[in-house]
Amino acid sequence: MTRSERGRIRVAVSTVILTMRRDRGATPRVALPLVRRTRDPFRGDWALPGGWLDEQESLEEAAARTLAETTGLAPSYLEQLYAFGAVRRSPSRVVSVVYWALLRADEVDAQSAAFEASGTAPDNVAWNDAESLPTLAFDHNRIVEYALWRLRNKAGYSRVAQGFLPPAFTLADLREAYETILGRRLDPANFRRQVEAAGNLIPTDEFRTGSHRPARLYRHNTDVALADRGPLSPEETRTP
Amino acid sequence: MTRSERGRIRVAVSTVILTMRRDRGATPRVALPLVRRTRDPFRGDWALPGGWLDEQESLEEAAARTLAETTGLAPSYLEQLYAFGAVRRSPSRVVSVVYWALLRADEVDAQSAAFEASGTAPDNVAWNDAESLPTLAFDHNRIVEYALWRLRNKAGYSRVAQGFLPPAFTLADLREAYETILGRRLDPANFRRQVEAAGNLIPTDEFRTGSHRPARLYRHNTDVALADRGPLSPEETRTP
DNA sequence: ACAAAAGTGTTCGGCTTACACCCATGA
DNA sequence: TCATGGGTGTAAGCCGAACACTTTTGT
Repeated sequence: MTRSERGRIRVAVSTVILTMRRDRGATPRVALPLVRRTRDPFRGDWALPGGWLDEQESLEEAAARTLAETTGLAPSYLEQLYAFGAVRRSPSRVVSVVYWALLRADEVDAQSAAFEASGTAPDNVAWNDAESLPTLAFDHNRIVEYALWRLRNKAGYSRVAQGFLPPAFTLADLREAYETILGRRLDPANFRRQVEAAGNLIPTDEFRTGSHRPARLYRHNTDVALADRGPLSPEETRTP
Repeated sequence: MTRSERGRIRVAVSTVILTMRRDRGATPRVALPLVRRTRDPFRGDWALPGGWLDEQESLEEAAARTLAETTGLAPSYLEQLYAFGAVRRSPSRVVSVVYWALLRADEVDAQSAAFEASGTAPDNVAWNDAESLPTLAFDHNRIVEYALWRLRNKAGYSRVAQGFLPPAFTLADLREAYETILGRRLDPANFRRQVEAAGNLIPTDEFRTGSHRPARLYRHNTDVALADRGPLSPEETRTP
């Protein structure tokens, strides 16, 4: 007890928000928002959105709040990534609890536009290709690397990729999301059978037309969680 | 920044140490060490070993240090489990970063004996059956529940169960470890082929005799990590 | 008509499961 | 010699990968 009373250790939260963006018609890529730091240390460098943990909020609430304050974004769920606490990861002693989430491109656009219109938006937020980042402040490059590893890992055994998609989507959309995450092509025929067998999708009666044969639209089955998070307390995970 | 300057948030670390114990010849069970609290809050209740994070040590170093101070144990590796930070999980505001590890029963005995002999051992440490714990201090019941979920999960796709076993062991030993973790019986024949195919075991020329046909002893293949932890920084994970 | 994407069928090989069977030892 | 666990063989079934094939649209 006494040791910690003497020391000065602060708790920060950061978020890695991943989305899928299509630049000039090319194949989509994973992108994430970065914030330019306006104070030392690392003033002027890019960093993950985040801030200090307030005494009256949970870790996840702090992650959601600081993310909204800096970027205007509000993901539908946040998952804890890791707690980083090396002694020299910052000039002062900071333990950073990092959260991550997937965000749909259409939500990003809507939320960003609303944030801009509100007049409170700082002009120091930029979306970056996750695979070609500049050198970030603190250990944030490593944190992003770890988040991408987790994403690819999780794509293998859960349905996380649906987090990139709007409520209604075609199987080609979903397959493209997986291909973007995993970095390789998937067989359309086998992909169809696999997701159909998994039972996570609800077919609708609508079709998307416009090019070639119309494709059936599907919706998420909200009864099935995006990813099994185990017996964590609701108090620990819920964002109010 | 200002919010956190005002507030008083302390960082603690706790550890869930799991081992496999065989009571009175019965089937082995998962057990973990608990410490009886000597001060408020929850004075007199059982809690996970842990303590405050010191300003000059990393999270993992703090976990190893506080574990050694309270129980005398020194696992060969520690893995971060989760950061718990609900506002009311403690009367004062505490963020607990929890680590977990598997420990071999023979190491537990040896380290505990050495700790006792050193004269510095407090007599308030007890080993508990993980499936039938009393009500613990803080949210520690939930933390243990989550650790057990992670263990069972991980046993499915990695070789964690070897963490329960001494350097040399029979396939029956290894199978028993998996059966204890997973709570179900495994086919000896198929189990043998699976672990042989995985290439994580090195057969020795020794056999364990004493009952029926002698069984070949195996050793861990230390070239293969117990569990893939992704691209986490060595600074973040290493215990010096 | 033709290109291209949606969607279906089929085969193959690897892996898991179930279980029969042989082997080697202690008592 | 017999009970018991160690260890091998083998066939059925499931699932993913590969790919041929049919269907339906836009041009």
